[in-house]
Amino acid sequence: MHDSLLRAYGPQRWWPARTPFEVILGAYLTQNTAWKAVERSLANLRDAGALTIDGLRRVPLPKLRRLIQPSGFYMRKAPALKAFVAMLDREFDGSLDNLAAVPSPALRRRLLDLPGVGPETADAILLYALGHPVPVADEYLRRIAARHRLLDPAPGRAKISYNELTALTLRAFARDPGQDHARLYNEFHALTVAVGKAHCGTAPRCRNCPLAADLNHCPGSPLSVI
DNA sequence: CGCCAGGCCGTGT
DNA sequence: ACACGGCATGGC
Repeated sequence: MHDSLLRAYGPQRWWPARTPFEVILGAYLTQNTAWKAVERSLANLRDAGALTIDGLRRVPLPKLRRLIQPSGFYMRKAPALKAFVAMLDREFDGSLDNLAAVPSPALRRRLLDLPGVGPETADAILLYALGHPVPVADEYLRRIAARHRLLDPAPGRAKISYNELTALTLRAFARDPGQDHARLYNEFHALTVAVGKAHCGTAPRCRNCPLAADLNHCPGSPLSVI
């Protein structure tokens, strides 16, 4: 899948951000939110000087809510962002480098303890902001895996779980020993989003190809051969 | 105008 | 451990 998608779409150069801290803000803001809307919030934050650790530390909560309003869920996301900086100050001397120095499993648990951080946000921060070689799964990969029967839901379950998706990704890339797995996971997740946006996405039905709600039959999809 | 977006959380089973 | 509804906005 990685190689087919890379041929089709080329390197994605994720994450679309200038600094690791900006990656983290984007990871929070894009939760169940179109990236287009996130860009507007990030632009607001930049104009307000709140796109840095110190800037976000200083901006009052009510103003932060207003700045990120375009990307929705601001009553949850604004306090969550404040909580991240508070954690960084309290436990890591306000340094992302100190945070990144924590071993992946412990760091992942620490991130999951934060409000507004679930498995995908934690892994996206680990990989794209802190450089840890962990796979990232999302609703796109879940749809692709389900539609292509790469994996079935566990018996009695309706959906493939997040952990099952990352485990599948780990197994697949374990066949490439000696490779830079951080780079591979980076590219692979970006590519799944690219194909998801181009074909059907996470929607129950595909708007791009009315005759098929399935990527298997989505005309022109690089995944049509899988 | 209705559907949906690079999830997460609290509550009920 | 799930399943489910709420969270909010704006693009298409």
